[in-house]
Parts: sequence; C-alpha cells; structure tokens
Amino acid sequence: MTDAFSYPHPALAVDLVMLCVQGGALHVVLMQRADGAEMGGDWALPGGFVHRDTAPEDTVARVLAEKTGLHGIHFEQLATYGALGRDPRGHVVSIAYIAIAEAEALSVGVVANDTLTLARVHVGWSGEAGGVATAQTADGTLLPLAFDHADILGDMVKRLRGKLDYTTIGFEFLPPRFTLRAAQDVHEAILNQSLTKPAFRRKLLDRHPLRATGARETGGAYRPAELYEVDPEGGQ
Amino acid sequence: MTDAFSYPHPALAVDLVMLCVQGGALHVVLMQRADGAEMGGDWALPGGFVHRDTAPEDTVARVLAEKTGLHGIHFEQLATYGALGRDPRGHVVSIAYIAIAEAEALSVGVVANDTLTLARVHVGWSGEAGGVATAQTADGTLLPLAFDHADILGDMVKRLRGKLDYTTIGFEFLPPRFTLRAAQDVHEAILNQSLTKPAFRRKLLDRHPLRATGARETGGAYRPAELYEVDPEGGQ
DNA sequence: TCAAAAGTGTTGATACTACACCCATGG
DNA sequence: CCATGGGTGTAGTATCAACACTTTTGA
Repeated sequence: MTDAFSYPHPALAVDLVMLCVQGGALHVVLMQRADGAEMGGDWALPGGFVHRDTAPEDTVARVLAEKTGLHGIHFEQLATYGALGRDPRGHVVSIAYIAIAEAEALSVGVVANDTLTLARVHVGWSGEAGGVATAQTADGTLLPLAFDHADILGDMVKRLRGKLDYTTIGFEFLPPRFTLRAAQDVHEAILNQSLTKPAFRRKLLDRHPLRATGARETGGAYRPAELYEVDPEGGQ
Repeated sequence: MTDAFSYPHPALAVDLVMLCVQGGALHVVLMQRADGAEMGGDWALPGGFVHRDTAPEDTVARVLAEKTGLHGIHFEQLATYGALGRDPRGHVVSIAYIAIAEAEALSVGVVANDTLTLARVHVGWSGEAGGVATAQTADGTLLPLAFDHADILGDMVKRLRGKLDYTTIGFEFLPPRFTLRAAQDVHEAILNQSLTKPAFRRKLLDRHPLRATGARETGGAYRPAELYEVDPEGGQ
C-alpha cells in the first residue's frame, strides 16, 4: 500500500476515438504506425501516455493539440482497456475517450499531419459486444487496426448510439447553429439507418433543449431551412 | 513512446462498489481506514493496486477474495477516476468496478473481516452529476467517505439505475431462482421508489429473458409464489 | 371461512409512426 | 409556374400505467 509507486505498475495511456460526420457517413481519425507489422496492423487510434502528476483529461487535451492542433474539442471518457497482451510493448492500460468535432474542423487537423487520415467507419448492429468495427478509405480500402483498437472503436460507436437519445452529445458534430436536416444526417450516419423526417423532427425537439433562432440557412438552393441552437438552460 | 515504463507514471488501482439489497434497501460494503484523518473520511471503498502484468479484472478478483473471501461474484467496469489530488498519497488513477451479490453471500464476507461493514446507501434523483451519495449504518449514523468515493458511489448507483431496464444486471442481486416479488423489491431498493405490481411484472417479463420454472417458493405463509430463472438463451 | 399475498384482465391515456399535405424559394 | 426540399397536420397503432378483480394458500 504505502510503497505503491516503488513496485512496478502498468503504464497508463489514453486513446482517442475522434469522430465526425462527413458525406452522410461516420468517420474516425486514424494514425499510421511505422511499426505496424508487430502491432497487428498499420493503423491505430491516436493516443499518448499519461505522465505522473498529469490528469488523464489533460493528457487528452495534449494529444489533441499535438496530433491535430485542435483545442476545445468536446470529449468524454467511456471505458478503460487493460487486458494483458493488448500492447506488445508491455503492460499498457489505456483509457479510451470519444472526441467529437465538426468535419470541417477535424479535416484541418488531419491534412496538417501526414500520418493522420480520416477513415469511414462501419459498425454492425447485431451482437452486443464490440469488435465488429471496420475502417476504410474513400476508395473502399480496408484499413487494418492495430492493438485492440477495432474493439475500442466498436464499443465507442455503440455507446454513442445509445447516448444519442438522452444526451446532447449528437450536437457536438454540428456547428453552434444548424438545421434540423443536418441533425438528421448526423443521427442517420451514426445509427447507419434512415429515419423519417416528421418523426425525427418532433422527437428531437421535445427530447432536447433546442431553440429556433429565427435565422435561416444561406447559400443553398430552394427553400432555406431555419437554424436551431442548443439552449444551455435545458429548456427550464 | 519507447521509454514509457522508465518515466514516472501514475499508480493504477481498482475500487470496488460491492452492492446488495437487504431489508428493502441498497447496501454497499465499506472498509474502515486507520488513516481516515488525512484521507478526508474514515470509510472507503475496498480497493487495491494493479501490479504490472496483472490484468485489472484479475486485480478485482484478488481484492474480492482478499477482503471478503468471495469468488465468482459478478462485476463490471464502469468508469475511471484520475483527477490530481483525489488521493493524498500521490497520483493514483483508479478504475471503479461495480460488484453485485446476494445479501446473504456478501454478509458472510463482511462479518469475517473486522474492518468491513455493510452500509445503507442513499442516492438522490435530481442532479445528473454524481456526488450526492451518502452511506449510513443501521442506526442511522452517517459514515464519512474518504477520497472521491462519495462521487464514485453516486455515479455507480446512477449507472446501475439506467442499466436495470435494458440489461439483466438486476438479477445478480438475486439467487438463481427467485420470485417476481423479490425482483420488484430489488428494483424498488435501487430506484428508491415504489412500483405498481402489475406494471412491474409485465415489463420485467417482456423486457428480460425470464422463464417460469414451475417450482414454488417454500416456507412462507399464505400463497407461495412461483420461482423464475433467467433464460441464458435470451428467449430466442 | 378469513386474511394476506399471488397473479390477471380491462380500460384510459400517452407516445410513436406513417402518410399526406402545404409552404417557400430558385430557376 | 414548376421542381425541390423545408415544415406541419392527422389518424391509426402500439405501448404503458393504474385500477379492480380473481386465485391460492395457511391459519
């Protein structure tokens, strides 16, 4: 007990599942590894080690800034992975965080770093447990994932699906002001199924604290849609 | 990166929220600390450090066995706490697990260890964030909780409430064969509110894969209730 | 035969879905 | 004035909750 720091203990890391919705599909930021052969795959979730006297959340912010140059992105902790053998370098326990941003913002960070790419994510519905996640490039090439990162990615997307209804996490994919159609696109991409417009509109409006701004979308053809924003007061 | 183990990193621990339902109320196992004055309270969740090359789940099993002598208890990981200053001894990151057992089984382990007690838990409904958990003895004395363990306890109970509907976690509080009345008692204790019998019966039976065994409760006065069991095939 | 708890049927309210329709704007 | 997407009304259906009722057993 008293000598907890002198005995060998596992290394601690954070892994980031950075997501956005682009072109009607969910995308994740992946990082190419030079040591792919021994890690079981070329592509991995961006991550970093947690140093002593640094809070895990501060490590997340550091990794976000280092790899993508982004600040102020929304992120949440979702689970911790510590199985032996998950990292061939030794015993590394990793706290997985989901980070969410608009596609435009993430893209800027991705193109600024040669080792990063934005991959299309596909996660099935059937089984309860994670693991059936795949990532592919725009031309359909599958990107093999290192470590247990396919499991992590699958778990995160399933948790995200569950949280869409009863939290405001879905709006983190959108700019501060957005159309209801854009919100529907986000939900359809995450759930990987199409939704009917009237049902979606009503459910969204009475489940979440949204407020019509009166402003309209600009630039599009045909009738401009109204812009909504999240009401910070929660409707009360 | 390559020298992750040579740099100082945080200590890693597991903390266990061991719960049971007794006398219509939710109870948690707490451990008395000799160093309560500097830890901010006399009572803490049982826990232990994760050593290198030991999986966190194996550490949980070890702590369960060491502190209570119990084996094969159901447990699940729920969240990880790593804020600086949460442990006055240094930077300790703790993975919190919820462990569930029948009251009879847990009691055996608690009376066998002088430092353990089974405390009544009260968690409010209002706020979303954790922290409003209190623990008290049978005579109503409040037990001050050390570290951030009141937050952890509150978070766990709230997650448990959410999981009651769509997982079978609630049945871990019961023996393999149980009456529907016993299941209702468990739900009422966890949710801290009374439920109407017919609604509860129907919801339970079509939300969860339960099967009537044909066997009846014995020993009670009045009409004996039928015993049910969880169908491992999930009804399909 | 009575008391107490097990178990079920019925009804009224609520929420959700699906479909059809109207509205506004650019070309 | 037409095509296209934004936005809304309505009706049918499934789900849910409360109440009253019947059943079964021990004393």
